[in-house]
Amino acid sequence: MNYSQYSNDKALASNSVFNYLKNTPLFDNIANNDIIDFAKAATVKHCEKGDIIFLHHDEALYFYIIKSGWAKLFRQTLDGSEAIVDILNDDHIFGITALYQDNRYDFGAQIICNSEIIKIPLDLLRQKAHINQNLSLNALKFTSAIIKRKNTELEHRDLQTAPQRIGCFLLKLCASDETGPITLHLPYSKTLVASRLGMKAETFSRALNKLKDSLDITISGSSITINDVSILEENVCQSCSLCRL
Amino acid sequence: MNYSQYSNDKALASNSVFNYLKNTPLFDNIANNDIIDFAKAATVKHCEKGDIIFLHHDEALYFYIIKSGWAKLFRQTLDGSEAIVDILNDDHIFGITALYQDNRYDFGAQIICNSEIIKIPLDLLRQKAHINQNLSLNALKFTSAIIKRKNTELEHRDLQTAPQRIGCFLLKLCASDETGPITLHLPYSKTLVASRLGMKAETFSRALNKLKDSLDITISGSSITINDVSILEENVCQSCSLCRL
DNA sequence: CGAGGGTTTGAAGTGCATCAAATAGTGTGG
DNA sequence: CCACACTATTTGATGCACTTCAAACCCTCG
Repeated sequence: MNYSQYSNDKALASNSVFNYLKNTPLFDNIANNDIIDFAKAATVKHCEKGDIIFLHHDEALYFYIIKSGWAKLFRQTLDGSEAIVDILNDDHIFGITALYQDNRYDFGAQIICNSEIIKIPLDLLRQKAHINQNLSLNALKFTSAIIKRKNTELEHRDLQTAPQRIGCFLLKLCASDETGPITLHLPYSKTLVASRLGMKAETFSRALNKLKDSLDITISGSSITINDVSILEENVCQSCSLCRL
Repeated sequence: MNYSQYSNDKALASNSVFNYLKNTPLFDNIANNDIIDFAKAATVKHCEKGDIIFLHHDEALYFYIIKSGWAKLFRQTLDGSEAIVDILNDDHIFGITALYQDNRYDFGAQIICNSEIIKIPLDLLRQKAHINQNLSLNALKFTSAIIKRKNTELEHRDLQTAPQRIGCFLLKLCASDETGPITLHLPYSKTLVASRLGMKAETFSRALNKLKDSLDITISGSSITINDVSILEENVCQSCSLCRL
């Protein structure tokens, strides 16, 4: 029949997105009916490296969830410099806080490798949040966690050296309480890790070598092996108010 | 009427706090009855310079509003360094985000000059926010604004020099679109402004003198006169993604 | 294979921190 | 009101961390 094919496709698509959204913390304790509405309004976009999702100061009409891939949030100044706001991957949400401000994004967003992005109208969130208490509470958890991270980030810029910031970054990549040697991959290019940590690529390269020399670490391309996590921790967490040794 | 003096006192006290809370953005569009409940549960504390309100990692039972005065939010590392998270004055709120995380403060709070602080149980906020949609939306506005500020703060640490950060700080102290010379007072000690901006007191002193020499600024103790705001703006906002010239 | 971006390395410069000491400012008790 | 102690601020000299500029190297991909 004539319209059903389309309608079925849409139902299918919605369904796939529905299942994804259902497991997103933002939709914890949200009724299926509401999630279905979000899924219906959502668009899944396939993006390639370099794609711009939105620019700083753009009118904010959507928020985004990264289904898979990586995105870079950034700001640019008049004199051409760039500051990294964040670098996000699977299951991370961005663009949501604009809703609670002046409906303008306060950073730009760019895809840094092929990714699948879910795009959801902020208007729908506005409507739903007006009715659904849990949605707001989930959003508050989300924003509070960001604030904590930003505070830590700022503290690190103030008190830690470049090698320490790298060390902290590596420690966060370690699964958890492993004790033996851990091998991990840098999640994105060294250049990007550098600017994520607020330093130049050259500084990053040199600082990483310092870690290699003084602590027990092996580097091979983008693979890094931490032979003794506790040595790294002792050196890094000394200058961090969060990681209590 | 027969109920006691005590009850009247309490009613009066509640009333004074009530009027204050009613004008606090967090309680915008909140029914009087709800605000009264907050006023009843609130305690007004007179604090003196140096008083500790809570410490980093403490269990979070209350949030606070500064009725008058100044408070410093800070973190300390094992090796004895301190990072300033924020410095707040009249009408600012702190300690609220702990509610949406693990119920621990993620910084310490200390009073830096004689102040009046309103102390409100987080439990009450939790209960009310569960019922009252607007309360959550107000809280979301609050947290979103903080995130924006933190992002800007981080950007400044990355891209601005010490003199520029001071210049930006001074510009924010300027009322608004005045064009003539503006004289303003530093809101707290130079030492504190320095650490608020992530630099040492010595650096602050020297950087301020640089501003005096190169841009048209006069310094006399804690009074600073900006003779031409636009000169300062041009120099500072070049390296900031927010202030579009 | 060759082009182009990512990464490393070296040399030199800059900005901020550190250490130390002088000066100004503030509050105290006599 | 002054002398004292104490803190905040300034100034100078020096050192270090990171940046900048430049060049080489490496790796990937068309």
